[in-house]
This record gives sequence, structure tokens and C-alpha cells, in this order.
Amino acid sequence: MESMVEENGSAVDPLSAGSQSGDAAPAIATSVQSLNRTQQQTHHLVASTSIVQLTLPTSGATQVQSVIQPNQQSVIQTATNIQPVAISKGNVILVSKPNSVIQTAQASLQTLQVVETGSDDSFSDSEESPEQRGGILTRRPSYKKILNDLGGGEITDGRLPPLESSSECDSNVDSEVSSHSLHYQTVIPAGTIQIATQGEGVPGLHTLTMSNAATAGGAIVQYAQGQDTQFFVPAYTGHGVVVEDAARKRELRLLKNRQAARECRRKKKEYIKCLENRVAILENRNQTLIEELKSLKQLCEPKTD
DNA sequence: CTGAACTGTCGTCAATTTTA
DNA sequence: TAAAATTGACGACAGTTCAG
Repeated sequence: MESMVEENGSAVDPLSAGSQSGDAAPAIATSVQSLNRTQQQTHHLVASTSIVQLTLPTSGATQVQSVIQPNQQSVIQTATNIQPVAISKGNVILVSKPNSVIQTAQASLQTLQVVETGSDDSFSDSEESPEQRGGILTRRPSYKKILNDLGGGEITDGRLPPLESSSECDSNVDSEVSSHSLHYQTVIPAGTIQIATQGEGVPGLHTLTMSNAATAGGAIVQYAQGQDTQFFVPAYTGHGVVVEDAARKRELRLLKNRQAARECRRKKKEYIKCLENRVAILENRNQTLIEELKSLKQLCEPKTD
């Protein structure tokens, strides 16, 4: 592996030429394929600030501060009151977090070789083909799990009260789930069916009035009619024993799966937006480091006159 | 204007993973 | 371990773009 700085420095921005469809953040021009490359390098970051002790062969123990933010690569920098570390090019620092950038307070950027020590490759699935994974077709983890592993990129769950995503993963994906949710109520015992439309009140809500007498337990006889015209009427025998009507079960399964598919697509969009945001942040940082390196090189150049 | 190509969304199925 | 949840894949459909 080359040094982080050199690696980033040589990287021509591969993302700037891309274009996204309309609902993507306009400032972020990228592609998901490119995102995966970034994602592969940044696993399991923890939203915390920690002090890391680095032992350098030439300078002894040095304290540096690791600024690790959610969904971002770690940036390790010395605190302002700590003596800058002189790190000659070629030194190898073992850092458990890959792609860390170590810089001093005086902005004297050091070139490092960052060696990934952990065997944690739990995130390598997004780039590998099934063949690379040993020829086994494995399902990718859920978007929720992926972002949880990334730390901080929690996908909002439609079933929970409205949550704001993290700043990097903020999303304007409309929550269509709530507006499409169907609500069922137990109304009356089962029996013969009357259909009445409630003119006022909830639009599209119909009630099936089952006027059989005898009894038996409540029946779910109300259904909402929105974009999806759905029935949810359990079948009853005369003894009140629920007969699992195959058609009804199928309807219920389809309904649930329909909603699940919507939710899944919403999460997917949010996941992609989150990755796009990360790319934007990382590109920004990369550009900053490149410029910083340039200026430092100019400073270090021997004067010719 | 029209038809083809393209794109986005949706519902469904099925395979897989997660949960109780 | 069964049920529930998740998600990739597929086809259908509607809207948009563009060349002819």
C-alpha cells in the first residue's frame, strides 16, 4: 500500500463527471459504483474521540489525538500543545483504523504508510464479486445493518417516530409509508356483509358490516381504500372458528410485502444518499490535503537563487 | 406528431436473514 | 425452528426525451 497522502494525491477525482437523477443532491455528482470503493476503505468507525498512543521508532512515544467522526475516515492529529512528531517518510505506523491521516498542529503533513492490521473485512462484500467471495452467493447485509456498522448512519425506521438522520445522512426522502398505511379495526361480529362508504371522515375508508349474529369473536371488517384497494376480512365458520382462507392470507401477505417493498426502497434511497454524502465529504477532505501537500512541498523546495 | 428508447416507480415472487 | 422481515430480481406501466 502506498502512503495515504500519495494515494489520495494521485487520485484523479473519478466522481466529478458523474451525474445523478433528479432527486439526488445536486452538489454531489457521483455514482454508486464509485461509492463502494470508498465504503470499502472505511469500516467500523466509532463516533468518539480517543487518544491514541503511537510509538515511533525514531521519536519514542507520542500522543496524538484521533478525531474520529461518524461515517468519516479518522483524522489523527496532534493536539496544539503537543510537540509535533517528526516522521520520516517510509515509517510504518500500525494503526488499527485504515486510511488514517496523521497531521500535526502546524499543518506539517507527514507521509505515512498505514498498515491495516485488523482482519476485519466485514465490509468487503460491496466490491467483491461472488467469485471473489469464494464462489458462494451470499446476500448482502441489510441497509440498516450496513449503516449501523458504519456507525452513525442509522436509517430511519418508518415505524418509529420521525427521526432526523445524522447530518451526513440527512435525507429528504419522503416517508410515503405513513401516508399509505392501512388501518384496520375490529368492528362487529361476522355475518352477512354490507358495504358502507363513510362520506365524511376518512376518505376512502369503507366499513363492511357483517350482520350475522351469533357471535364469535370480533372480526376485522374494516378496510381502507387508498392507492391500494385492500380487503382484510377473515372467514368464519358458524362455530366461530377462524378458517384460514387462503385468499385472505395471500392478500395479507401481498399487502405486507407491498409495504415492505416501499420501505425497502426508501431505505435504499437513504442509504445511497448517505454514501453520496460521504463521498462528498471525503472528496472535499482529499482536495484539502492535496492542496496542503502542494503548499508544503513548495515550502520545502530548496531555493535555487 | 409519432414511435422508439430510456427512466423511474410499483407490485410481486422468491431467496435469504433476522427474530422470537 | 418457524415466522417475520428484508431485499434482489423481474415485469408492467407511465412519463420523458429525442430523432425522423
